[in-house]
Amino acid sequence: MEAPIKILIADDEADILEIISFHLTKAGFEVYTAKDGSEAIEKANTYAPDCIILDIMMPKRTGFEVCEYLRSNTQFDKTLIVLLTALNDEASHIKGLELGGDDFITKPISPKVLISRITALFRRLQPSSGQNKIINSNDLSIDITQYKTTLKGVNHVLAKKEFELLYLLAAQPGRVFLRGEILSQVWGNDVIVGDRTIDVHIRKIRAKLGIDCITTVKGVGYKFDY
Amino acid sequence: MEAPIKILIADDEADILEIISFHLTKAGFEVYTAKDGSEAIEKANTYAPDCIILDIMMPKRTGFEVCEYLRSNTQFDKTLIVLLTALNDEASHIKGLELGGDDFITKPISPKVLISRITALFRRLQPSSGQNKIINSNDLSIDITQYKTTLKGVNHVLAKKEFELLYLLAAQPGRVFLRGEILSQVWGNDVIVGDRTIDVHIRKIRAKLGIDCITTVKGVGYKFDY
DNA sequence: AGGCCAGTTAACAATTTGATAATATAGATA
DNA sequence: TATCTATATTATCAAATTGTTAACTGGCCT
Repeated sequence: MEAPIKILIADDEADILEIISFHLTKAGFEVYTAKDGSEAIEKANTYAPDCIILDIMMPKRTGFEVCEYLRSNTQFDKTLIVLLTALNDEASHIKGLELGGDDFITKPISPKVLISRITALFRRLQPSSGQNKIINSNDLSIDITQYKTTLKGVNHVLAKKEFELLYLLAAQPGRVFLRGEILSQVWGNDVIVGDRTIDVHIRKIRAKLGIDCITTVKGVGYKFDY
Repeated sequence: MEAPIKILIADDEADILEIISFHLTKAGFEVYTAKDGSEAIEKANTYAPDCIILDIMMPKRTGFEVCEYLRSNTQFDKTLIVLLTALNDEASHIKGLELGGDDFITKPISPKVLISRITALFRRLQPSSGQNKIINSNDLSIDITQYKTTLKGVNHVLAKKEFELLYLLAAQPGRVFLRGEILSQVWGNDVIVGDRTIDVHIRKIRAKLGIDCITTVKGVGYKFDY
């Protein structure tokens, strides 16, 4: 299963916040809200959402300002920005897109259409037309390009061998890997190590993650199951 | 010089075709036109445009049909599809996006806004989201045009190699760079330097910036994390 | 020549990792 | 239950890897 997509909505009208929030949650997104521009920036930094919906007219900082801030910050390069506004004038529309917005939508907007548009944007954003280097399973994510393991958003540092072992198993959830397979994949064919070595590494993974995502198949091997 | 971006516009109203065509050409796009759905498909195959603007109500084949055809054909995977229509009903809107459209715009549309939206879509499509001359992350900014590094507004002078190393890592935050990658990127393939050289430079960066923005991944490499 | 600095290296310290051995435990079987 | 086998656990040590410091080199400037 995929990690849920995180969306931050910033609007000063509580009603709108609630309605959109409700529908996005129902559509399976993980939703955060902010009631003004400053809070939007704060929460963007805290939660690193995949998409940020910004009302333009907001206290503290306008949607334009927030958009500009986000776009000047490299870490939000891949974050989608959707600008929302009640006033549909050409100048704002163009300005919003020029500041780096990905979509500009005028209120009133039907929640269904909003979701539809966001989905369309995400479809384009998915760059990994090639092989996926990231494994996602429930709330566990394993990224080999970053050598990073996250469980429920919390980072867990695994040593190289531990990581490679977990990555191997998790790449094919449910499949049982024989001890011999594990040895040749993780250790290589010319290295000879004792049988207990695998157990010890499995144990360390279990201990570090705090969950039992690896199942022992007695007499056969191990499998990832989570 | 870049090859010009090719756009195909399909609409049965000659006026609209002409107006949009005029403005897109003026904006530097290479423009092709089609007056119905069948012609749109023909010309799409002939010219392989980067973007196709489709009116929905067209003779021969509707915009929906053309969109569906294009999306069933992998050679148009990367082709942007913008749907245009005079009737702004929710169902069509959603249908258009679900069929694989990238944007759905209701007429009347200002040419400027249209161009603005298309540009925004292309911006996302560009595979090289990197190549930024200035990297900004939190309160750290790295400007390669000036070889200048600023932390919380304070300038920190890094030597050339130190700077290039930091820049390389920071250009892709989170990604682990193998020592070999670092060597070939910063030192080049024909230069041979000892392993400790990298460490020493990393150390100097850490010392000068006073923050640990570079994380060691033992046995693998280093990554920028801040 | 002398001083300075970036870049590199060598030597050693500190740290982390991985493998093993010894022991405990669980599960299956008779 | 007793026994056997496979795995789990723990502690320990060796090996691998990185951090740190200081010294050396060569270019550049005065």
